[in-house]
Amino acid sequence: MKLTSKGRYAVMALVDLAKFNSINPVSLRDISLRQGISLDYLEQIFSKLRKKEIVQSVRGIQGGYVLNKKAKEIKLTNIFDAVDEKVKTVQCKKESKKGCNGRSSKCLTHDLWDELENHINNFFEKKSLEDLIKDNFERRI
Amino acid sequence: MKLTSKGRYAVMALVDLAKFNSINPVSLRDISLRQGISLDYLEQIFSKLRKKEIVQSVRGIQGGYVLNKKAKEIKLTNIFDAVDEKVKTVQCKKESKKGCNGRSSKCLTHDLWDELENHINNFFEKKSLEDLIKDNFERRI
DNA sequence: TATAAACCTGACTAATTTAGTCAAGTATAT
DNA sequence: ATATACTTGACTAAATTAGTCAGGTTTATA
Repeated sequence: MKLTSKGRYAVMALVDLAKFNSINPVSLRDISLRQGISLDYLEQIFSKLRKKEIVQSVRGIQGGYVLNKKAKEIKLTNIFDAVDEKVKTVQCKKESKKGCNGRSSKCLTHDLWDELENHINNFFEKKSLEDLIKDNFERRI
Repeated sequence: MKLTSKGRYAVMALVDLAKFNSINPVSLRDISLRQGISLDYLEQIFSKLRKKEIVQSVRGIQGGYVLNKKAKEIKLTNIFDAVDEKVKTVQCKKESKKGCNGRSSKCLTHDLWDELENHINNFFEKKSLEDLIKDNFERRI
């Protein structure tokens, strides 16, 4: 089980954005330089974040991105959802429902994966961008 | 983030094994048939489980595998560890330690991934094979 | 109004990982 | 003896990931 770097980058970039979020939008070029993430890759990521209304774009010179909600209202779960980073534990859900009704011997562990998914998603739902910035700030004191 | 099928199969196979664990060892052939997992693949998996002393092998006719500990003492974390299924969240640990000392701007989210790993591993450490069998049994009542 | 900064999009690709298969054994109960 | 079942290592096809690349469009400002 691993987290993909698309998800990690999305979170890193948003923390960076939130930190530098003032009146002016933050350009991807700046985030790219500060975080060491390829500009082209960031563009892919922010395209998805924009579609999910997590950020807003400002075009033209001096343009960039701004948060579209308060940092407190942006949860990890929203970010991961936007970039298609999701917890996949069990196959049988999509496949033949006949094979897996929760009682078949094929799914001895079905409930376990459900429980695991819930456990992880619970973590993502509680954690907001604001929490991350706060943690980051407190560590520096 | 996804769980690989090697990890899933390992857990499924061990639940199966634990259920049919009597005086006689359980052959991989039987598990293969009951759980629909390729025999060759199961062999790879059980080779690893044996090396970590989770199961014991019995060779020859009427051979197979038996649990090497009580189901209560086998935690998910042991199983996943044996088959190299692990939670990987952040890269910077292995790489240049210079780049990531917890204060560099590259690791704005370092603590987050640590926290996530702990959260998930905590789940794995609590859950034993016995829990899984019990859940499975109770659901059938 | 020319221009450069910065967003926007889709197609492409190399590297890695996964999920097995295959082949050639060895050990042992009957 | 021999069939059953464990044991090991090498190999491979498919999928996924982590980007790159090329070609746009928009707009502030000089």
